[in-house]
Amino acid sequence: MRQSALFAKTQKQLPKDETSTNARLLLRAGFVHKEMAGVYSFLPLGLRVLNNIANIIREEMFAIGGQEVFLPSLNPKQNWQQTGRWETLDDLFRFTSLYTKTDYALAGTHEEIIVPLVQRFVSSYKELPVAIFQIQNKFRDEKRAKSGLLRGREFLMKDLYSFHANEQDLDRYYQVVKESYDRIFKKAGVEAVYTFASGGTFSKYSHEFQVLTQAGEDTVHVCGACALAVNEEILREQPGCPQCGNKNLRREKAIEVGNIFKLKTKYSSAFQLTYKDERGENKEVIMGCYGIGLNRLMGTIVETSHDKRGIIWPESVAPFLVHLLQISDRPKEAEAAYEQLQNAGIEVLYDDREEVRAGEKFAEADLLGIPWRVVISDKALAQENVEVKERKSERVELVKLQNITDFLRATNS
RNA sequence: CGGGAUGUGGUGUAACGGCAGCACGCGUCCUUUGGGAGGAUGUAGUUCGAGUUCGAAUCUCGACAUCCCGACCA
Repeated sequence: MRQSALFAKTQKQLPKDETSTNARLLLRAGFVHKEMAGVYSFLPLGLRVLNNIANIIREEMFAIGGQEVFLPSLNPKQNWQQTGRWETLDDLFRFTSLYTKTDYALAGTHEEIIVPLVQRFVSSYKELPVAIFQIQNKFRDEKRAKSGLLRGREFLMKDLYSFHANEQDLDRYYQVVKESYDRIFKKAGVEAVYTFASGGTFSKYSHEFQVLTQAGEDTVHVCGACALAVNEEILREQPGCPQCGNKNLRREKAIEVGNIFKLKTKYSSAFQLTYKDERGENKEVIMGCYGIGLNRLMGTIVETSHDKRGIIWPESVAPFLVHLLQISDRPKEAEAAYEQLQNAGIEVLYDDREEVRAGEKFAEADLLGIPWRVVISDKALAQENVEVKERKSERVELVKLQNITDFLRATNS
């Protein structure tokens, strides 16, 4: 991608009351544009990051047997009345069509759609278990949207729902998802702590994946002995680590990037979702649900990976692997390097702008946070070299022009 | 939802109740060219609605919006 054609522009200044780090950096760097509180447009760079995160998640969901669907945001009122949540869910967006006077919900979660859907296609124990997921926009009428991408009113979420013949099978799959989530967060470049949280009325615990950072709005107590954490919301009722009993926990602020939950029969009951067992008897299907907020994960990566000059993207989610800066008097050499990298299948943002000075290009490159910076300069070209620098390091390496592809491939693998 | 702060060109900011100014951006020209350059010139603005006043960006009331704190967050 040529930066001269990139749709977006970096900014030097932002309103002083925009204080959250992820909002400031992502807005300044032109990854997103705020439309209103808690609602963002994703610009080309931001969407590339979001898509990379989605692909990491999608790959893992397929690996644990998930089948991808795409459910509607616009939901019939009736389904939400059937579970009682039309009245009880505070952050449910509800509205009435001005033309037909029909009431609708804008879904903030999809039990009300997925359960009747599964009922339509599953009727025997032979068809269980089944796991269905989607990556889709959720709407929640947050009383207070805040902290940039961390708490929005419209946001992208991966939601997985699993359906089982009995609780043992749910327990088994719950653990499978847990391990899958560990891999997802690790790949995305954040350290998520498995955290015991409130399970509501259906189970003792749910589990959250919490990334420790001052920017977080949750408070967790981390157990040094077994590397787990407990959300403060349940620590009052049950002091100490639920796993090992350790009473010496460390109090930390954290961002909840994922949550897994045993729903058991709550929604199967509401919709009479049953299956026939081996003896032909009707039994209620046992459910689990598992969420990851993609926007929030993107914001969390920025919160935990930046410096005073800008964002530092992990390679796995970066919008491009390489940022190629042309600052020499020999644009043909830069064009050739661009072509060489592209032909090798390396994703490059090529700063080909002639009118922009070197200093500004460097400052912007640091702000955008692309992992590898390759500079085509007269100084280095004199020895047939280019300058290669990793965003997270201060060291500049000289690499022969014809070897940059191999060099980046080697460091990338 | 309770409390607080703030709304001025595309962005960031100034202006005692009395001519709306500066910087960035964008356009044109000249110079400059390795860490967000300099000069010339052009472009574009007081959130909305009432009220007070000879006169309102400025004071009052209301609406809307944004940010922050708290409550809430399957």
